[in-house]
Amino acid sequence: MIAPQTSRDAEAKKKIGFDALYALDNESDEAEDDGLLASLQKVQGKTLGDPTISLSRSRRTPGRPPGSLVRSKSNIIPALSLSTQQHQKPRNTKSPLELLNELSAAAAATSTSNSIVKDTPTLQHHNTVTGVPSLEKPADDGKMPPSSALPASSAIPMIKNKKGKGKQVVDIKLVPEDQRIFQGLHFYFFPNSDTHPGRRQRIIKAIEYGASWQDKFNDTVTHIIVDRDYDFEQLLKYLKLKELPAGIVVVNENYTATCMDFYKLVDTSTIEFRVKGYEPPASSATIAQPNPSQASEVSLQLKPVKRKAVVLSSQVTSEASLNLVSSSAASLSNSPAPGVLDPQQVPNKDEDELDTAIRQAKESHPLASDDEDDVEGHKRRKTNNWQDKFQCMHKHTGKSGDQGPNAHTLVVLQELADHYDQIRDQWRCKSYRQAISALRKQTTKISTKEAAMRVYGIGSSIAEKIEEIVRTTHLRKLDFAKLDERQQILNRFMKIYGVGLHAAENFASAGYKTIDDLLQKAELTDNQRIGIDHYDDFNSRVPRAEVEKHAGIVKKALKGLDKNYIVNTMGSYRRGAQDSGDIDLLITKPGASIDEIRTTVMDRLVPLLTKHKFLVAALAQTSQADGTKWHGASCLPDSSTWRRIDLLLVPEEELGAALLYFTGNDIFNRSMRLLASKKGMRLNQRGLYKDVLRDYGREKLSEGTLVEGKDERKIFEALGVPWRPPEHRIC
DNA sequence: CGGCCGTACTG
DNA sequence: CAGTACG
DNA sequence: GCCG
Repeated sequence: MIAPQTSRDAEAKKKIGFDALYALDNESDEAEDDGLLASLQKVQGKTLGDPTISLSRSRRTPGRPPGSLVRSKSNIIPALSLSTQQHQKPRNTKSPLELLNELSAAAAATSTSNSIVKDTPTLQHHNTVTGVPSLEKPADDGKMPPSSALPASSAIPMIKNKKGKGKQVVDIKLVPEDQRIFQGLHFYFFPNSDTHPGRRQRIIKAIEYGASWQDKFNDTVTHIIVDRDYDFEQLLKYLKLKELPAGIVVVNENYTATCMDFYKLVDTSTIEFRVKGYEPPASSATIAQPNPSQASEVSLQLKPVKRKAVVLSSQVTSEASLNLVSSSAASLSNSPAPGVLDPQQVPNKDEDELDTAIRQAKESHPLASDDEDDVEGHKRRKTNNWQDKFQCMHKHTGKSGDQGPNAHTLVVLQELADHYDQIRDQWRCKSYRQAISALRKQTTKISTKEAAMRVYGIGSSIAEKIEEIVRTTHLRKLDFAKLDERQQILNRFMKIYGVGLHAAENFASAGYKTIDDLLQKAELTDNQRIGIDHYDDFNSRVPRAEVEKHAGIVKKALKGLDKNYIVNTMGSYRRGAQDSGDIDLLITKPGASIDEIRTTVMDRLVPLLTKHKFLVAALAQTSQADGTKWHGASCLPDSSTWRRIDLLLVPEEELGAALLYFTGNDIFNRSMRLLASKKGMRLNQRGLYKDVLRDYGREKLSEGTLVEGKDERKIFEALGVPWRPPEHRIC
């Protein structure tokens, strides 16, 4: 697994190891090509070295209809227009890799570096060139790509939609790196222009998911996406070919959307993607895999896809021309972009985008009751829908309260909730959080007890407090609580990893008052000692960019071991947070058993990263045969701050449930699970089960039978919950 | 008055 | 097993 | 804490 370790001193090793990792990081797509896919090398080199996309205004492109995506003469839209320069450098300097041949294969992956800020959901929609400077590279690669390398206008791929009198501006926003399922693939559309709104959206989405759009048919093309109105014969005729070169995938327009639905490349030989008159080669041969990194074109059978693409397509065609630019792609085939796409659309206050995201969510669930919007009346309307009471039925971004009519009240109540959280009064804490959630949705200011009482989730106690807060802008109870010494101590102790209420009380009862007291006098478990040694580290937030760095290192290392692994960054990161409490990584490999994954991660990945001093502590390692997690701490090179990092190992069959679980937030999860249990089902991180027998208390008597585990959306569906993208799962 | 998520690791 | 942790 |  690890490259031979000599007797070099540890620091040097660490440094070298990280250099290698970062080299790989930057090197991105190319390194893996060593001999593997010679035929594609040229493309990639070209692509990366020739960043060109510019979706320019129509007036600049007389030959094209208004609103066209315009490709410059390089013919290629680079999936990532930034970072071109970085790609060049490491290519010829392989030295670090030799020390870490294990990791070298990791280069297979995608380019992480440049994705770092682009991933950010809050990426401003309308920032054009100004967005660039905010794109920062990981630590040791601080330089921005020389702008000379690319036309300024193309710094950020962008579509200016002239149709709407120039008012509509649609950025191409790359999805987070680990979701770029089309990374390294080169698409040629047929017809290959973006004049058709539906196709235009397909192209945009494909680019956002990492594909490059080839202007002309050439030997770099890996996939030809054929519109439904055309057949294979027409394609060949147009290309003036007798037959296509081997290895090119020919699929119809459903393909890209379905891949996005499943977060991966799906089997291309499925009938669903068949182009009229085209007989795909034997399934195994259909693979064109320039960059198998994350996009293994697994031969997993597609799950039944319910949409009837044929029927819908025509609708779309007409609908798409309505200018719903950013949503038309989603509606295109009745399969909206997957949730992973959405993080980009929410956190910002841009109404259009938010609305779009919401509408997409709704469109995707024609079956789901569409009642989320009318829940917010004060008068508890008699809904005959008992499910409305579950938080998971409602969208929350967690942000709307900042400006709302009850903003101040919410702040104070949140302090109280935090207080109860700190003293581990879970039920009061839960009640306060639910009350906050309910109050946040109110559209008018609630200033009296009576008004507050009418809100579902607010009872007399909290209602009184609301009135007091409004009257006095203060809450005496809170001041009191803040001053209580014992509470202070408990609070202090319980922020130690591994110390809960019980241990904290014991410590306090023993007379210990400070962290230092504990260190010197108390009996501590190993984990608690680590928690104390890194008390400040573990209690500080991890900036989003740093989360990405940690994730990137794990990703590179893992892909070095086996390029088919997929690493997803979860938790609050997936919900779009600008900083996180820890780093949550979901690890899976299409087609692999959990045993294989566990073995790879536990026996190879963790030791490797530990050896390189990236993983610096193990707090909870899976021990059971069916274990699926690793909790510990990681530390970036040239940093001394330890971060909590959690790895969750997931077989593909459980990916949907795992995504759901690991995305959270906790309240949302509990709400979903409670709802499931009320429906005689059971939801956990592995799947949704039905026919669960429970005794009187709800105690589980039987496991139930699996309903769904693989597809996150289908779990929502099965529970009758309207789909919510991650950033709307903040309760 | 009882229920308020379901699971997994540690010691 | 209780305690602590994960979302 | 709130709810049934």
